[in-house]
Parts: sequence; C-alpha cells; structure tokens
Amino acid sequence: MPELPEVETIRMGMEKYIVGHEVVGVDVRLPKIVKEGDTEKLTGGKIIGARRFGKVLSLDLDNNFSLVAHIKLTGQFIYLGPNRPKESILSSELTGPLPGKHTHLILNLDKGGNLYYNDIRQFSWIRILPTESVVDFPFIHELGPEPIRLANTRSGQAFLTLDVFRGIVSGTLQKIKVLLMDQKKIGGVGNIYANDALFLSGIDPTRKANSLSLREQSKLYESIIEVLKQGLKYGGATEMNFVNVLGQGGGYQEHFLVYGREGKPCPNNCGGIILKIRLGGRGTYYCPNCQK
DNA sequence: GACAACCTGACC
DNA sequence: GGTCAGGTTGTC
Repeated sequence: MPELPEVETIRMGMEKYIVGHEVVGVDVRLPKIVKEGDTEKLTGGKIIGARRFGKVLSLDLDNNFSLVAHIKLTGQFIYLGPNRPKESILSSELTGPLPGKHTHLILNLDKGGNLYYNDIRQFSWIRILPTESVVDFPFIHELGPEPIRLANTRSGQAFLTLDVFRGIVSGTLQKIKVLLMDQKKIGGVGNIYANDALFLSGIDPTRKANSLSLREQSKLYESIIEVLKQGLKYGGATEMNFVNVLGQGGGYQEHFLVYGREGKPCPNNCGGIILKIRLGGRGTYYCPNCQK
C-alpha cells in the first residue's frame, strides 16, 4: 500500500509527465473527496512542480495554488495523453477503464491530456490550498523527519539522521513497530516497510522502543533506509492497487521479507515460520526465531 | 492504549 | 453472507 516509496514513485512520474502542462478544466465526480478549497482555482494554472511530504503529494501551479492529496490506501493518479511512452500499456486489471466508476476527479490538461484520480475505498482526501500554506497544513506540518534524502523531492522535510532517530526511539515507551508507523515521529513509513525493516534488523516488533540497545538502534536505522531504497528500486509495492502515473504496478511485493508472508518459511532459512499478530490494530509479521 | 469509523473488494 | 485489509482520525 502506498508508503514513502510508492508515493515517491508517483511523484517522480508526475514530475516527468505532468509538470509543464496547463490545467484547462476540472471535473469533480465525487465532491466529498475534495475536503477543502475550490478546484476551480486550478483552471488556467500551469503545473510547475510535484512535491512529496511523507505520504502526501502536492502538485504546485504557477497561479499559487496547489492540489494536495493523501491517497491513503487505494488512491491512484493516472496520466493519459501525449508523451506517454509507447511501451506503457495500461493495465486494466489495476486501474479499470478511464474514467471508471472509481474516478472521482479529472484534471483536463492542455494538448488533450488528462490526469485521472481514482480511489476505490474513498478514504483519501484532496485539498486545494494556496501553495505557500501547504507546509503549514497541520498533517504536513506535524510530520516527523524522513529516513531518506531524495535528490528531487524538494519536500523541505527534515532529514532523519541516526542521532535524531536515537533520540526518537529512546524517548518513548511505544512499541517499536507502532513508533515506526507514527507519522509524527517519522514521516513516510507504513506497515509494509515497518515489518520488513524490523525483520532485517532482527528486532521483535513488540519490543518497547526505549529498550533497544545502541547497536540495535543503528541496525534498525540502517534497515529502514535499506527497505525503503529497495521499495524505490522496484517502483513500489503493488499491494492493494498501487500504480504509478502510467498505471503500472510496482515490483517490491515480489521481494517482501515478511510482510504478508504468514505461515511461510523465514527468508533467513533459519527454519522458523513467519507469524502474524496484531499490533496497534495492524497486521504484523515476523520471524520469532530471528527477531528478538 | 484499544478500537470503531470511513469504504470497497477480495476471500472464505 | 461474514470477515478482513489498512492510513488516519476520533472516541472512549
């Protein structure tokens, strides 16, 4: 499901295919998706940038308005129009027809292009905000630092250094996995990458954060960065129905370490079997042999 | 700190 | 037909 690597994959696609286009019309099909602001402000604006803050996207226009979106579990931004690479064949399995019954917003772009916004579960939100106020929007303002620095993110988000991470981890009684997914503590990490990072570092997800040794803190810090980089490398994980701006799925789901692998053998070949428990209301997967 | 709510589709 | 999935908010 969309976490930092998936949202960053979308952002990169927007930068490549959407930025530079003018918005010539807006079609709102499910008004409740737009929680704040007037979508008509977008019309006539030229898209000049795509930013990401944790799991939130911001499409910035030259008329000082931004379309800000949290796609939650099942949001999709798909571009159809000129400049799509010839080899990008839309997977109707992942997106359905465009527009379709889950298409809630359409940005008509110049040169006949369209940006479709789909969301099956309708949990996501879109806001139209003045560009200068995007960083002050409460959810974005309260986001914790991000674990990886990306060249073109322009997120303005603070970077999670090892020292900062140590401070966060040692200062709370929260269970370590719950902490990793707490957006106010660390920006961008969700269930898939929290599970895999804890496996990679050999740490039991139910441990209290402040019980980690200095060595475990370092190992976990490195593991978070490693799994996020793997996610990015494969263009995200197509769990739920994540697709990039061309409607294509990602590949990290083929490389899950423990996420979604209940009952399967531990990838370390330790002989253990992956267990599933619930932590903070979320499915949590781990190897009881390797994670202490 | 636990858990329902939001919502739909997938799965048993 | 019932249950589960999950990011975030809201409520107990």
